Amino acid sequence: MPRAKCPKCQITERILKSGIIRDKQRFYCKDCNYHFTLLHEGKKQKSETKKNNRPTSLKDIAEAAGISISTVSRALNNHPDISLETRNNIKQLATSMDYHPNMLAQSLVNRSTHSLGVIIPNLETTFFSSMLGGIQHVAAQSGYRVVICQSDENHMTEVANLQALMNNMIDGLLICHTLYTNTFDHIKMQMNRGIPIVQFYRVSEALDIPKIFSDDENGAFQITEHLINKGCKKIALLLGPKALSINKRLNGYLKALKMHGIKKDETLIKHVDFSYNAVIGAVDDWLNSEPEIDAIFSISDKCAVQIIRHLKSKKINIPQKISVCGFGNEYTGEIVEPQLTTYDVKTRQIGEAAAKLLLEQIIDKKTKNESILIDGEIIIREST
Amino acid sequence: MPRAKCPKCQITERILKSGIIRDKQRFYCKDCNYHFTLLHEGKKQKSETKKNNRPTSLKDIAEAAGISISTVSRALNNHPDISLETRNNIKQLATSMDYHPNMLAQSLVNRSTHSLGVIIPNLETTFFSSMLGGIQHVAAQSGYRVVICQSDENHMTEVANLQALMNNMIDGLLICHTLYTNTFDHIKMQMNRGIPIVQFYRVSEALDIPKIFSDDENGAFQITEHLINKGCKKIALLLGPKALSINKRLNGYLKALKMHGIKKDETLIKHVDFSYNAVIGAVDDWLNSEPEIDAIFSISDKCAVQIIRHLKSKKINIPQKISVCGFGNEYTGEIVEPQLTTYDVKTRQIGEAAAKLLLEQIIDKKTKNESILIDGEIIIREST
DNA sequence: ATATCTATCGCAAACGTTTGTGCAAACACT
DNA sequence: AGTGTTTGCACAAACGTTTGCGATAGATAT
Repeated sequence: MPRAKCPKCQITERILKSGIIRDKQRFYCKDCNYHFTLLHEGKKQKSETKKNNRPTSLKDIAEAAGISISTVSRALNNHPDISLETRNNIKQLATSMDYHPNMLAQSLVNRSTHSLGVIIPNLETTFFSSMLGGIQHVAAQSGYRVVICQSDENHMTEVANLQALMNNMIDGLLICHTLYTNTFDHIKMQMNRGIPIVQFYRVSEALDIPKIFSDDENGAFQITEHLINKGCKKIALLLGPKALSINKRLNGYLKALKMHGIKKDETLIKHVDFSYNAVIGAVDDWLNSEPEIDAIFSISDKCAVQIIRHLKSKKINIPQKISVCGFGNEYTGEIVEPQLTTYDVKTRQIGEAAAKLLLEQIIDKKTKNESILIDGEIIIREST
Repeated sequence: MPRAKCPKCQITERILKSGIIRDKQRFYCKDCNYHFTLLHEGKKQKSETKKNNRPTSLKDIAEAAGISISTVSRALNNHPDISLETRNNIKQLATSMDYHPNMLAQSLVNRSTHSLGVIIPNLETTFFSSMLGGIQHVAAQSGYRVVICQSDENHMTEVANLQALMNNMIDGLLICHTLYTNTFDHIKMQMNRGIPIVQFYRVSEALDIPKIFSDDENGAFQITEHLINKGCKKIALLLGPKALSINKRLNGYLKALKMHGIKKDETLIKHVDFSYNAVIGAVDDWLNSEPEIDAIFSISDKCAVQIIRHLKSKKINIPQKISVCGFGNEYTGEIVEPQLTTYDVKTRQIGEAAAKLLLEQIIDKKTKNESILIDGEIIIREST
């Protein structure tokens, strides 16, 4: 038997339960025919102060000025229907009442949030954060905000982020896939939602959407050819996780070997995750194996730097004994000694181009399907 | 005279102008008493396809199922008032109709967007991006998104970003001020909006809001004392722009000098912006000046690395001739040779702590006013 | 003076949710 | 059969905007 007391007739009998609302028992007073939930003390105070706590709305201004809401809205938006006098009065009143438009309500009506979503594997690596910088820069120029989600190289996180963002939070999406993303159903599901999507850097030909990417195959080709020209014959290649579907760099490497008549040696190609131990382990394997290697081409500058330091600790001369190349042109490659030969992917440009392409789609409302290739540049330094 | 034709009575006479709507001339047919704006061909088609283009809403589901909107809402939210049968039916119908809730509408009524705003000077520097990483990590754990704005070390941009974010876009704000921010009225104006704000790293005591910061004074003290213990007497200090109000590092430096009985020498303290030329210029000044310096303490690792490379190019031995210290513990300090002695500010921890503190405020709705100090750690390497 | 304009504003419907309350029917128990 | 109880749903008011359409009072032209 509920011991509830009816707020109207103050009677504790003839009260019956009536469902549950927000985890609170709901009651029904048969006497005064009144439904209620059990309120803790001082509930009425809240409803009084509630109004005061809220930011001022158009309604508040309208009431204060004794005019309609629509007039206030139009006045603040400089609609020509409103006379200059009332317009100025309302504007002054608005600032004096500290009015700020509720962008949520605006977005709801206008069907546009003026913000772009970005899904990126990692935002602490300079490689990615410089892309982010490019995106953010271009977006800001057009008055767009940027909502950033980090997938942490985790496919499930990427999917979750995607779902969250696409629910009307953003006007467009920029996505750089996870290393382990090899199925793209999650993207396909979102493609008919009317929200434009642009892939950048790690792209998939399986998707019929615009892409911004670098010619990694060509980059790897150039690096490999450079090593060959330097006289290297046994060029070890350190790749990322095998799951990575987008592995153009291997192709470029093989292409260069083939063109220069060097036969492929499977033992010279290793896949590793990017952990320090895995990288060093792979290098040590190569050092101990029989056909003496004379070059290491790491597909990540970070790993290349680790390799250089490891080789130096082993008193192996770079590049006399072994040449080392990286990929990505991170700042550390310029600092390490010997300075690292690498391939500049122009990450910032990729970010900028991706944001531009997306904004064009959003603003022109045209479903473009461009694919833009950002040319990189080989940077030859001391390590080769 | 307008040549408009009334859509109703198809008469071109007796048409008069009636204000302007959305930059389009509006007309009024005196004949059929009908208002209209000039529509280009095929306007009616749009209103037909309009409905089809939209994502499915609760209303669509309700109509399809022949029940009320509220029932659909409650069913999808597992409200106990709805029978298991209808609940399942509706859920199935919802997924079959590809329903996704409009988060804007939800946010509007719930007064919560589940996203945090971050204003940060720069997101490409690892120093800051690692803070971002910490923030993003903690936020994601609690199911919050992160909206990131880059102020580019520009005070006006910071103000603009703040304004944009605070208009109901976010549930809370994390801000790390610009180097040039010495007035905080823009923050004060937002403080009574009910949206909690947390400062991190670059904080101001002028504001009565929670802060997360590192004990830079102590860090600078430790670095300076370390140099003194190494026998350095003439320790040059390279600081950031003078406008920077938060310059505790100078205090730590001076404190250490005083404690060890070394008198302050104004010529040994220089303020520079962080451009390469300014840094190198300052260093060259010191090298050419009379009292031979025996140490350089740069308040930025990035500059310290540049200094090391510059000194090496001048064949100046580090640390035999001149010791070099940085501040911040960026990765490059570990790569450069000699490896850089620096102070680890624990940037990631700062980001995490800031996000935690903010989320506590948002979730508990309590206006805390904690100030948390994240202890750093001196990292002694080869450059001293 | 009359007819015609025009400038200026209000009304109300949308946008897609959540949620307090009302209410009929089903159920349970004398 | 009569009473008390519960279940399951619908109505409608919010949330804060934008905007198509009406409407009126004064201005202008005839």
